[in-house]
Amino acid sequence: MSDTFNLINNIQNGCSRVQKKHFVKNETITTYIQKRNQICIMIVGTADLIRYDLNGNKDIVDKFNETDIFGEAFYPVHTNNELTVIATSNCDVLFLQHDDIYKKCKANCKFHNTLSSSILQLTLKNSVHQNMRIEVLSKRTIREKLLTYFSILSSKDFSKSFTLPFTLTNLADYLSVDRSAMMRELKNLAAEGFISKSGNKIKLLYK
Amino acid sequence: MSDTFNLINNIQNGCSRVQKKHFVKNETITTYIQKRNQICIMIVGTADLIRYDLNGNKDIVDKFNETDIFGEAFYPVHTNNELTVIATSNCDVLFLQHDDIYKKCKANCKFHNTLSSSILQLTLKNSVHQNMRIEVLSKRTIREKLLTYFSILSSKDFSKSFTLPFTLTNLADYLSVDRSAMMRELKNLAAEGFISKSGNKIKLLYK
DNA sequence: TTGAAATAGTTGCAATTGCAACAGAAAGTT
DNA sequence: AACTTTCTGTTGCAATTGCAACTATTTCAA
Repeated sequence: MSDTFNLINNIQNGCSRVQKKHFVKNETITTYIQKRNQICIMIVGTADLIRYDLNGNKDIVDKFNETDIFGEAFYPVHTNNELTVIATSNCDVLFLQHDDIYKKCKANCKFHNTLSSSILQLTLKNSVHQNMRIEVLSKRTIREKLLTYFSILSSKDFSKSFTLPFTLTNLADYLSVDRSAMMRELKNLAAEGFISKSGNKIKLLYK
Repeated sequence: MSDTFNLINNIQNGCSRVQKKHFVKNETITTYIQKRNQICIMIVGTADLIRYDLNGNKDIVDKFNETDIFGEAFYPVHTNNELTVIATSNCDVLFLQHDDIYKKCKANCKFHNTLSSSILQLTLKNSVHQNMRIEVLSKRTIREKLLTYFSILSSKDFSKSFTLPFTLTNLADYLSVDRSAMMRELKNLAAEGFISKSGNKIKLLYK
């Protein structure tokens, strides 16, 4: 964690090519419309990646926190829908072009030497997170999705008890299931003695 | 595509830290058991990432092709299940440790200068692919999963007609749905005039 | 070439899920 | 403090899905 913090400090001591911008809550940070190899790093704050589909429905595709790396460079080019990153709190965000990473501004610029290393580490962290999400989403029932996600949170916290990093409404979005069906399944899991739940604190009761 | 090929050629002219190994079909390439920051790059051949769950059921978690980057560095540490990469054809694979990328073997080693750039590009490509998969998996019905996946394949090929890169059995795995239910839905989509299908060639008939 | 294995295709039925439509609680705003 | 919005919790019902159990076809290997 402090490791990532150091990375970001290094990045911030950067050269002119990298811009840091501030956003207030509800401002648009960036859109993923055309290919331009944009990479963004969240320094402070939180944001949502939103899709408006053809019917105008809003859909939260991803959520970003401090030290998260995002941007259109990570997304397939896509017709039919527009992706927008909206600040959900006041934010500081770094912007860079993929190419900037390797075009050094001057020989042995300390910034550039650490930048590529930092970006790779953040990208790997991102990849680990994506694979976790794929594992959860690829379960076929709501019950399995919940238990898989809970088991990951539990091993992250080294504890059978943990607090969900979401509201229950957002958890349903994250798992891509109907909220009411998820609530029903949470109730069933509690009734059958697999978990206990109070608000968004969960305790695993098995094994 | 030839871009990626160049990257890999650069990597192959590498220094002693990076090993290239050959595997025959059905051999185990690596396992994701403990954290050791291993990164692998598929030079030639194909492989499956397999999970054996507690009941001993085999589950194809991911499929790797030429220029794909994989390894335990991309995966969350996980109790309960063991991930194994098995060659599905004869393979050449590069192995490196994450740390090797930045510990230079000698000053200005040409290999090390291109390595980090190459790895980042491969990792970004991987990330784009993962996000595409998340988008598909997060659709709630089999119909939407199929149409989303087809639309992505269609825009990749710049054509309403394309060949699935899978058998239909593997497609069902990839979409994480029951195979027979998927077949039923494919039949419905054809009956309702959304697609036409012959073997694993699909043609989109709408818009 | 012939048998075995993998893949494709089909269907009935039961279980799960999404949807719609609520009411109450909590949080945020003016 | 009053109002609005978001979140939680619940239920009936219809639609979708998974499961089981087949047969037919294709692919592969001995």
